[in-house]
Amino acid sequence: MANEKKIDCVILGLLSHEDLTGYEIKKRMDTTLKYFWSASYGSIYPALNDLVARGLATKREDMGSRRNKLIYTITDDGRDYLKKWLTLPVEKDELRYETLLKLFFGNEQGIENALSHIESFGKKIEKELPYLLHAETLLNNCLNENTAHKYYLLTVMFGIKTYRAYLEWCQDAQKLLEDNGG
Amino acid sequence: MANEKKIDCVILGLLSHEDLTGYEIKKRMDTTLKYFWSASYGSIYPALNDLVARGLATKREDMGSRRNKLIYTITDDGRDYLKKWLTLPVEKDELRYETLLKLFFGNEQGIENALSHIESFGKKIEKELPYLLHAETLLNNCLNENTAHKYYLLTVMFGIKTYRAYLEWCQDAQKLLEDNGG
DNA sequence: TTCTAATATATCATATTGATATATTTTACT
DNA sequence: AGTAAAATATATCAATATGATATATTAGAA
Repeated sequence: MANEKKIDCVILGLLSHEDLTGYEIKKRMDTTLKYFWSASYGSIYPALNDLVARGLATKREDMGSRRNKLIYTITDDGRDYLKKWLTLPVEKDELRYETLLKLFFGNEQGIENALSHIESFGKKIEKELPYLLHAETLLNNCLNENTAHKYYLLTVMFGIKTYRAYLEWCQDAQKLLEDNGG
Repeated sequence: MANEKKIDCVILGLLSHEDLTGYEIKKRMDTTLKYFWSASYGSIYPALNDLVARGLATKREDMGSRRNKLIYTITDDGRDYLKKWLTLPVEKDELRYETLLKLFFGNEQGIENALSHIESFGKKIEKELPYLLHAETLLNNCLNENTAHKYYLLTVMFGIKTYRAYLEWCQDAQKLLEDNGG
C-alpha cells in the first residue's frame, strides 16, 4: 500500500464527510481547502472514475433532478484506505510562492518593482484574513457539536498565524528596501 | 509575451547571477530556493535546451575537464525576458501542505495521530530554522557588498517569520487537541 | 587500491494543470 | 411571461512537471 495518489486521498477525505458530486468536490477545494491544497477538474473527474473502479467509492445518478448529476459515496474499503493514509508519515509540505521568486531575482529590476510585489502580496493577504477569522469564530462556537470541528479549526488557526506573520514580514520587507534603498 | 513558463524564469534568474550547469541549477533549487520553489531534472534539462533554441541562453562545453559538462550563459535577450517577467503581476502563490490535509481529515483517525503529525512538522521546522538564521546573519554582514544581497535577505526573512509562526501554531494546536481531547 | 559520494546529463511513465467545450438549471430583471 | 446572466455539472486535452531511474565520470577517503 504505497504510492497513494494525493488526489485520491483528498477526494476520499471529502467523501468521508458527506456524499458529493465532482463539481461540489471542486467547490470545496476552492473554498475550504484552498489555503493548503488545490486540484483541478482534470484530476478530479478521472480520479473519481478510478476510485469507483477500485471499489473505494460508489457512483449513483441523482434521480431528484433531470440534470446529469453523479453523486459519489465512500465505501468501507475507501474509508479504510483513507484511515491508513492518515497514519502514514507526511511526504511533502511545499510552498511555491511566485512572489518570493520575483523578489529573490529582484535586483535585476530594482526596488520600486520589488515594493510593488510586496504591496500586492500584502493586499491579497489582508483581503483573505477576515474569512479565516470568521471561520475561527464559527468553529469556536460549535466545537462541541461535532468532533471533526476541532480538526478544521486547526487548519484555520494555521492560516491565521501564517497570514499575520506574512503581514509583519511585508512591513519589515518594505522597511528594509526603503532604508537600504538607491 | 504571455504564458511565461515558470521553469524558464527561474533558470534565467539563476543564470542572471552566474553561469551554471543543469546539475548546479538543480543544486541551487534544492538549497537556496527550496524554501519557496522547486524543480526536477525532468523540467530543468528540457528547459535549458529550449532556452538555447530560443536564443535566451547559450551553451558551451567545459574544456577544463574531460567530464561531459555543459555550461549555460544568459544572453541579452534572456536578460530582457527575465526583466520583463519580473514586472508582470504574480499569477499564483501556492501552499501545498500534506500535513494540513491530514489534520483537516484528522477526525477519521483521532487525536494521537494528529498530535504525531504536528510533532513531526514542528521537528522538521526546528531543524531548518537554524540554516535560515545563519543565512540572515551572513547576509546582514555583507549587505553593502552587492545590491542583490538585500533581495536574498528578503526571502530569508520571510522564511524566518513564517517558520516561527509555524512553531507557535504547533504549540497552540497541541494545546487545543490536549485540552479538547477524548 | 578500491570503495563511496559527488558530479553530470538525460529520459520516461505517470500525474496535474489550465483552458476549454458543452449543456442544463436557477436567479434576477424587465 | 420572457430572457439574459450566473451557477451548476461533467468531461476532455495539450502542455507541463514530477519522481524515479539509467548511465557514466571524477574526487576523496580508507
